[in-house]
Amino acid sequence: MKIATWNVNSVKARLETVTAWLKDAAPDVVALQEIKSTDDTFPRGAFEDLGYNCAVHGQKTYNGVAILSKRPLEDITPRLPGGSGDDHARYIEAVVTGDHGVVRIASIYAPNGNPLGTEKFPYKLAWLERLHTRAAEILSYEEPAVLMGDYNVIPTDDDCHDPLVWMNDALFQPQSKAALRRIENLGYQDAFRACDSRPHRYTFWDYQAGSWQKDHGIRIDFQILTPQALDRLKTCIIDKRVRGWDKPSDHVPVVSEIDI
DNA sequence: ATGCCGACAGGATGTCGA
Repeated sequence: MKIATWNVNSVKARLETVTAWLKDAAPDVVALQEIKSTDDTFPRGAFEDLGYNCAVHGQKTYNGVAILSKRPLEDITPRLPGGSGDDHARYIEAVVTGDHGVVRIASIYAPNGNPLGTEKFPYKLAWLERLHTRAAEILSYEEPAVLMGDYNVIPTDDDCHDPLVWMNDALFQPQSKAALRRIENLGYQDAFRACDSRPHRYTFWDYQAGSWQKDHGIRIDFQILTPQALDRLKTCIIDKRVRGWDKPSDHVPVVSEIDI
């Protein structure tokens, strides 16, 4: 099963790009983030025409996540437990059945957390703590699961061009890195890192300052796998071609092949 | 550079992203 995650930075502004990529890459399951669309205005028809079922947790203007799947989506849960009063649409979970069993899928859009010194940074850390709690529950199911999306954390110096540039950014704070590590340390593995140890492989390049042309990117989009999913992982790649297409998102897809 | 680009809501330009 080909499983992908992609922060599309508005599904409506990106519809042609996204459908072109779906036709080219033909993933079985895709987790989308930053759809910037409500459930009502999500362009379901365009994806259904390509053979995808849609589970959407949308919001006007900001955030918004979805899961597209060629197989039926079951047990759809459009929320992360906890966080009373948190109305950001940043999490949706569902279960997909493949030829060799089931896989639990989560589409994750973690808060950015900038600027430091505002309430945004503690919100980010609290949100990642809620994700930690849910990740522990999912791990206890002892089943294949892929928790994927835009974590808004740069895990190591090797995941950016120049660490000094990011020193005062929420994505690179020790607390942010620790929050991601704490989730992984439950027993999850970063699928891309399990397949490719080369440094300076990025999933995001800012629209500004010629970041793409200079390859000044960051790696902040991940698929983290339970042991049962990792056992079946065949490949994981970053599809950076897409950043060079017309009207690109600032993020590119991360794509795994998992034997499910 | 508190910039640079791009999407959004709204109908100008401020907010947000990373």
